[in-house]
Amino acid sequence: MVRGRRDAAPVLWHRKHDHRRCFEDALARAVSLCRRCGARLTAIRRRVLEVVWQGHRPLGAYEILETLRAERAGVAPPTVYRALDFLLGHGLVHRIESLNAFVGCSDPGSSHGGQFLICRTCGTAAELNDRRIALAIEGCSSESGFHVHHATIEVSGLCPNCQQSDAKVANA
Amino acid sequence: MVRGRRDAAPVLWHRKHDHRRCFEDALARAVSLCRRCGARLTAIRRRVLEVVWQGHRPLGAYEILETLRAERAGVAPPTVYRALDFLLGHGLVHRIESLNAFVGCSDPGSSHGGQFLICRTCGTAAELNDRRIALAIEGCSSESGFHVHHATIEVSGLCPNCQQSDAKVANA
DNA sequence: CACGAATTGATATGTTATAACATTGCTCAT
DNA sequence: ATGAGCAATGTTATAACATATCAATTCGTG
Ligand SMILES: [Zn+2]
Ligand SMILES: [Zn+2]
Ligand SMILES: [Zn+2]
Ligand SMILES: [Zn+2]
Repeated sequence: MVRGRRDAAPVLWHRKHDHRRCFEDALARAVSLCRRCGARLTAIRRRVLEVVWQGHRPLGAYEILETLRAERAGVAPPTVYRALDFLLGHGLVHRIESLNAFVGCSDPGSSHGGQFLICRTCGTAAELNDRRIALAIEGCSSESGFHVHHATIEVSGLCPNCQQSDAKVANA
Repeated sequence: MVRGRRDAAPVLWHRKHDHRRCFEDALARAVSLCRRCGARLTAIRRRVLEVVWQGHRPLGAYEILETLRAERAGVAPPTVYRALDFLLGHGLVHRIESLNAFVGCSDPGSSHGGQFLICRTCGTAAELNDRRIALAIEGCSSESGFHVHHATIEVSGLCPNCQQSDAKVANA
C-alpha cells in the first residue's frame, strides 16, 4: 500500500481556506497529470473540472450543464456526462453516490478510496482517505471471504461551522 | 452503544443458506416489530417487503413495481415509493445509494448503520454492521470536528462464490 | 353511524443518465 | 496534399429513477 501523506486529516473546515489557491493548484495538478499519461484535457473537460472545483460542494450534472449553457449555446447532457466520465476515469473527480453529484478530487494520482464527510447543512464535502477506515473495511471484508474492488464511504453530518451555527440558533 | 450480536459477521455466502427460512423469519420480525410500535404493515407494504426479500439482491423501485403490476392492475410509482418510505422509516429495508435500489434489512430493530458488501458479478448484498468500521469512521470524523449523523458504506467487489467462478473461467 | 386521520389511487411532471447516430477535426501513411 | 481512421463532440430521443398534487377510499374511534 502506498504511504499516505494525508492521514493527518487536513480537513478543509479547520484552517482559513484560500480557495483561490486551492482551485488553481487543483487545475495545475490536473494538467500535469494528463500530460504525463497522454490524456487529452480538452477545453470542455477542463471547463467542467473548473466548474466542479468552484467550491467544495458536490454539483449535480445538470447544475454543471446550466453553467455551461450560460456560456455557450447548445450544450446537452451527454456533453457533461462524457466530460465527467473522462474526469472520473482519470481520478480527477469523485462521484458522491448519496447525492447523485460530483466533486473535485483533492488528491488525484494517489491511492484513491474516496471517503467523504458531507455536511447536511452547508453541503460541503471533505475528502478523507484515512488508512484506518480502509483497513477496517478490508479486514471485515476478507474475514467474510469478500474481495474488495471499491468502497463507497459517505458520511453525512454536521461540519464544525454548522455545529456552531446550530448552537447559536438554539441559544437565541 | 448497543451491544451488537452480529459482530462475528455471519455472512450469507459462507454457509448453505436456507432462504425460505430466512424470508419467513424476516417477515415475522417485521410483523412483530410493527405490532410493537403501532405501525400499520398494510397489504401493499407487506407485499413490497416480501418482494424485496425474495432474494438478497437489491431491487430497483421499478423492478418492484413490475412485480406488483403483474399481480394487480393500476399500480403506479408513488405506491411503491410510499411503501418503501414506510419500510425505510421503520428500519425494515435499506436503500443502496450506489445502485438506486433497495434491500431487506437483516437485523431490524437494532443499532443500524447499514454496511454492505455487494458482489459486482451476482449482485448479492450482505449486510455487515461491524463495530470496527463504525468506530473507525466515528474516530476520523470527530478528529476533524465533524458530527456524524449517518454513514453510507457500500463495498463493491467479488463474493466467495463468484471468485471461484472467475478462477474456473481463467483456468479453462 | 359519523368523524378525522391515514392510506391509496391516479395523473402529471421533475430529475438524473444513456442510447444512437451524425458531424467535426486531428493524425498519419500513402 | 489527400483521404482513411479515430477520438471527440453535437444532436435528438428516450430510459431510469423519483416526487408533487389532489381525489377517493379505508380504518379506527367515539
Ligand atoms: Zn478549496
Ligand atoms: Zn456545514
Ligand atoms: Zn436469505
Ligand atoms: Zn457474487
